[in-house]
Amino acid sequence: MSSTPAASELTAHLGFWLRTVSNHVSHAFAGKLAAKGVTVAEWVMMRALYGKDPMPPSRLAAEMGMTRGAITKLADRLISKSLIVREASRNDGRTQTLTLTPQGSSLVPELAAIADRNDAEFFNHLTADERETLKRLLKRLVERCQITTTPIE
Amino acid sequence: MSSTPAASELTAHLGFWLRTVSNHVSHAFAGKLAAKGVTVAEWVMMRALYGKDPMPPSRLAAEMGMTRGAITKLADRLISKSLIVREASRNDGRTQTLTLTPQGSSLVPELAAIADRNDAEFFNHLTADERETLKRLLKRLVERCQITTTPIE
DNA sequence: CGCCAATAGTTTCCTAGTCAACTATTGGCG
DNA sequence: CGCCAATAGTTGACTAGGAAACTATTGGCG
Repeated sequence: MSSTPAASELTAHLGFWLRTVSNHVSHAFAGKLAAKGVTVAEWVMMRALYGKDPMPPSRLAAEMGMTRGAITKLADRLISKSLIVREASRNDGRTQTLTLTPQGSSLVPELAAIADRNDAEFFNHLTADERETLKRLLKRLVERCQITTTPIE
Repeated sequence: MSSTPAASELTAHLGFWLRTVSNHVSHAFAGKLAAKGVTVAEWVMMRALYGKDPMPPSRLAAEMGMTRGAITKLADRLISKSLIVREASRNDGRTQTLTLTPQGSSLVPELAAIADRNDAEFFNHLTADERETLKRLLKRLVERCQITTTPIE
């Protein structure tokens, strides 16, 4: 009779619900960004560079929670779209810096507006209070779990 | 002076915090599952099959929110690990069914225990009330946004 | 001064998805 | 009955990222 011993269901876990909603929101966001020919990771990198001094790839890797290898390829893609430029550092032959082109820079506010709209589309289904609560709980988890990196996927 | 017009920050969006926490939790879960030689997607498929009648791949594709192509490959992997079997349907030459092997079936409760522990590891940083609130808000979003699919990534 | 460890970035191989084209079977309708 | 659209599954080309090996430069210390 014990052919199927108890095993908690997928829906028993908060992680499941988090992933469900997160994937859905991110996927919708990706779709909207695609209209501008940009991926989520590209948006994150561009936003990280926006209004800042030229930045070495290694720093972006740390901030974005990606490997340096991934950053190399991501930067290659943005360069091929003329949205950023890669320059050798003057003082250190190992180091390079990435900077938004004027074109890239002018795209960032457009992308930010898309992000705003996407967020509203989903989270306006909650009241302002509920949104505040949700943000507070998530931020608390980030603190308590020492989550430091910007999420990409 | 207007070299950098306003653009909302990444952290302004609830979607950002959701993704941050979700990725972190899922990544940690993936690491724990790896000790059993299983990925998150494999766990989801195995849990979906557990204690159920043999199921066609197309049904799993719908439930798991993946393409049929991905299900084919995912099933191939589980078959090569002898955790599930693929059988032709008797009545319909197009259809097949997937079923857990005894070996796969006995693994599911172990994996479920890992999922329980992973969830506790992160969400026990919140009080029981807060966890309840978080789950309620996430479920509400799932309803309101007509999110239907099981998340994978 | 010269060597060696550390640092920065790139590259290669691998994994795991998507999308779209393809094959095979079926069921229904003229 | 026979054909054709719909359905089920597979496959191949492509994408994006991780891990680890690799190259190049640097800085420090004997």
